[in-house]
Amino acid sequence: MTTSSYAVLALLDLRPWTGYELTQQAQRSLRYAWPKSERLLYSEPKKLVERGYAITYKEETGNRSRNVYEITREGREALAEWTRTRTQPPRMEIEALLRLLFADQGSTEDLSRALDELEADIGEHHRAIVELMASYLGGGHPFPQRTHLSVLFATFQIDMFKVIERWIDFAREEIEEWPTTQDLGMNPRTETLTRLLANDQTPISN
Amino acid sequence: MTTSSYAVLALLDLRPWTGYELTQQAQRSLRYAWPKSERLLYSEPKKLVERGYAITYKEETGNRSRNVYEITREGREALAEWTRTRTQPPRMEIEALLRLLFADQGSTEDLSRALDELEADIGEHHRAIVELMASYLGGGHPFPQRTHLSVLFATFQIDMFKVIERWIDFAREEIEEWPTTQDLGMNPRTETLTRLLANDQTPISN
DNA sequence: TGCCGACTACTGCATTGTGCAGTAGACTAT
DNA sequence: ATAGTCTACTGCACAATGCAGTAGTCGGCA
Repeated sequence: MTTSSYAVLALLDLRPWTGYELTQQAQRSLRYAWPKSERLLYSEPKKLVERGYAITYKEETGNRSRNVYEITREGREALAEWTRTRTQPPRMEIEALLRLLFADQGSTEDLSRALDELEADIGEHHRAIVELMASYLGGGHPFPQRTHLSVLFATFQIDMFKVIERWIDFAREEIEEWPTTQDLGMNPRTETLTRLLANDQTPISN
Repeated sequence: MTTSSYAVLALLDLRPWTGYELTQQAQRSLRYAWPKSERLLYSEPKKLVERGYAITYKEETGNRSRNVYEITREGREALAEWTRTRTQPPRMEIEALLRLLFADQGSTEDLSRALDELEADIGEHHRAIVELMASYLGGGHPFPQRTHLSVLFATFQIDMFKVIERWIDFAREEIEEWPTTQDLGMNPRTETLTRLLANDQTPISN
């Protein structure tokens, strides 16, 4: 049982789902906490059935069948145990930052573009979550009794997106001052910034 | 060639490394931008050699040999092309947030513990990066001419860590108000928060 | 009415990436 | 002399991804 298995099991604890519904729901609701591929989300419920944590049956719609999955008592017990285990440390993959770290191997334009791309990706998610919150105000939550959890989670996301967007602006200002991406090293500007960071402070208003 | 291959290739562009040095250096410097397992970091340089992007030779130290890797001209060309490609969208795995999303399936204590764990993990990284900045002030950067890049990256990390730590405090205050993790739904407190978020505002001072 | 395109509902396969165990030499302190 | 830690990897099982492929459903429109 991986964390991904428990994520699917936790969804099944809400209600029974078909395989397809699970992939869609998991991609929508878990994208920012535990992003997993559609392929995996089709495989996980099968493993849960193997372990006795879920049962499955076919639902026929005309000429076609869908697999429905339902959590079992054993599944609920496993889930309860999981909530008592240590969480895994957070992990962030941000390729744009990798490009920054090796920016001296390209041009300032390459780096600018990487930042633009990061901004675009973050901006998309940012807009989506703000719209989602607006829809919750109109009673649009699929599990209304769980709204408080989604909203607390959304607070995290919006804070995060805002801080990234502000950092991108700051980074762009810095980079504009660079004649090239290379060999700037510990110039006065960087030294001031380093001194600030070494005191656990940040140039971005907070 | 995956992004991880290019990450290793970019390290090789700085100087030749042994396999072991690559794993250590990559885990230290790329941990927050592109975290990869030690195992993979041993495999990648071999693939680079296969493709002609690096050469390898054995270095003998007494009774023992190490594999040294060096970038080739073809490798530098491949790297230059990579900097012109689209970056992959960012991706964050934060299991503590997954626990939050399904917190109604456990107790408030379970949720509190998940937040404590997140705080501990983030705090560790936070302290490490602040100390690293202090060491840079003393000239401790392994590639001094690249200090400006590391410092701009560190700005991102510290901003990020601070925002997460502040969110954890906010979340704890919220959770203290909850009689239970379940069925709070859209209560007045949550509604106020949702309204704020739907206007792209946040309860955390910024 | 027949066809197109989008959506539903998956599966198989190649490849990437992780965790862990195992091997073995070097170095350091007691 | 020996234990413990660090250096320096490799093999293997399994987790996870991306992509291609299959096939039924449904709405619109010409």
